[in-house]
Amino acid sequence: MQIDQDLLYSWGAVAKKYKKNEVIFDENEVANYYYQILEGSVRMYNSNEEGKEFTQGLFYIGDGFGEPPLLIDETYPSKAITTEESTILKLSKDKFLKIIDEYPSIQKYFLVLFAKKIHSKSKTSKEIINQKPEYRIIAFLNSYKKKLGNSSEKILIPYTRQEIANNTGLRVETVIRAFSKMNVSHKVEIINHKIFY
Amino acid sequence: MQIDQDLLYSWGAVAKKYKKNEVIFDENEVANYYYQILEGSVRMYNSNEEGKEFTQGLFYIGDGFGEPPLLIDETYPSKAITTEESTILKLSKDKFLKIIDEYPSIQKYFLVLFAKKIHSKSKTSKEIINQKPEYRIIAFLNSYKKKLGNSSEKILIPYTRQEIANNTGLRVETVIRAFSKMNVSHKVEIINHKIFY
DNA sequence: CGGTTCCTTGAGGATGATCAACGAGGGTGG
DNA sequence: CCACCCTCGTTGATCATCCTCAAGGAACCG
Repeated sequence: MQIDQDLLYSWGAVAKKYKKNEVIFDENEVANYYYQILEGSVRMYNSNEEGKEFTQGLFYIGDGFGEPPLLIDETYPSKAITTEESTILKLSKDKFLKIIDEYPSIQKYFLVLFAKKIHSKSKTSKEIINQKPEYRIIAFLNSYKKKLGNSSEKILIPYTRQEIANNTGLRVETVIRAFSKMNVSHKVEIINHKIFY
Repeated sequence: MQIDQDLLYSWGAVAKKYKKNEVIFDENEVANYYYQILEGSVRMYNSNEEGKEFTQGLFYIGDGFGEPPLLIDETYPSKAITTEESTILKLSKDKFLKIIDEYPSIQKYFLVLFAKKIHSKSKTSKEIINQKPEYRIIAFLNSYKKKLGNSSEKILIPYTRQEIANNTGLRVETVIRAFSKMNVSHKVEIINHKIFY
């Protein structure tokens, strides 16, 4: 699920190494490159004056990110940073647009990918409006579980409470208190601080 | 900015009349048709148990809507109703997918359209997280003004306070009180209950 | 003129945000 | 091996703010 690496290289893409927490692009920056992760992971997010953050997307090996602005001459709506040491392929905007135009299967791939993004963003806003913290958190957990695809069994949630807060627009303390309640009501299981859902 | 009507008809699209406030499709329904508005307007929204609503999108003459789920075999994330008497073209899912595949220019059109939707949804969630009512409202007003494209002059906002509330995830009273303050601080002008921004 | 729909205001309450403080665990360098 | 410093999780108290509920007024339309 990505553009073939050799193809990217043949069009002039360059791999670049990033340290942990390095900024790849900033909010309101003009979009000039297509990015695809070779190694590591990336977080796109917004933050406001009070330091509250909202995660717009998390990307892992093989994922591309930051494409939409390339197609519409817009600036990035969010900031992107690495969450660990990473290697990322960079391809210039005009080459990316040419690839899109020359390879129908790739264009189709992005069309489907975008459809998924729209769908998931719609669901996210829907849940966030539904303000009750517990709803928001469960929606986040569900979307994580859905991405994994499998199982109705309880799984370990690999996020810190702060990360969950950033994904749901809540504060850490609120997330912690919500989890305590959800533990009592058996909606999640907390074993040694680890969350199972 | 739409699929040519004659083309749609030639592929078997059918025009259907809807009364005001008629449901076109409901949340979680399986997506079977592509819709394009010939006349009237449509609102997509979610509502929760307490009756609070959140508008996901407003669509007018010429706009298509409800496409993303068609491409990814998903159900609709929101409900769609007409906001006035409307005539809407309906084309079956498989025909729509064939059109996408057979006309590269149409596929490209949707790719760009989707990119815009992703961009605007990203901006929306960003503003909503930023919870201050005033921020959310101004973000909504800005996005409306941007759609019109023109002018830095003050324009009349053609939405009721309830509609603005539904678009921002706030309550009517909160919207009203926020506008009062914004009136005092000259961020908007309110003349005879009408809002100018 | 009567009936909607929309707007407005006040009072009170619920709840998430804030602020402050602390404990536990892991890793690092001396 | 120990001291120190991170990051992460936790708890309690207080606060600010938006929501709720209730009621009434204004505007518009047939």
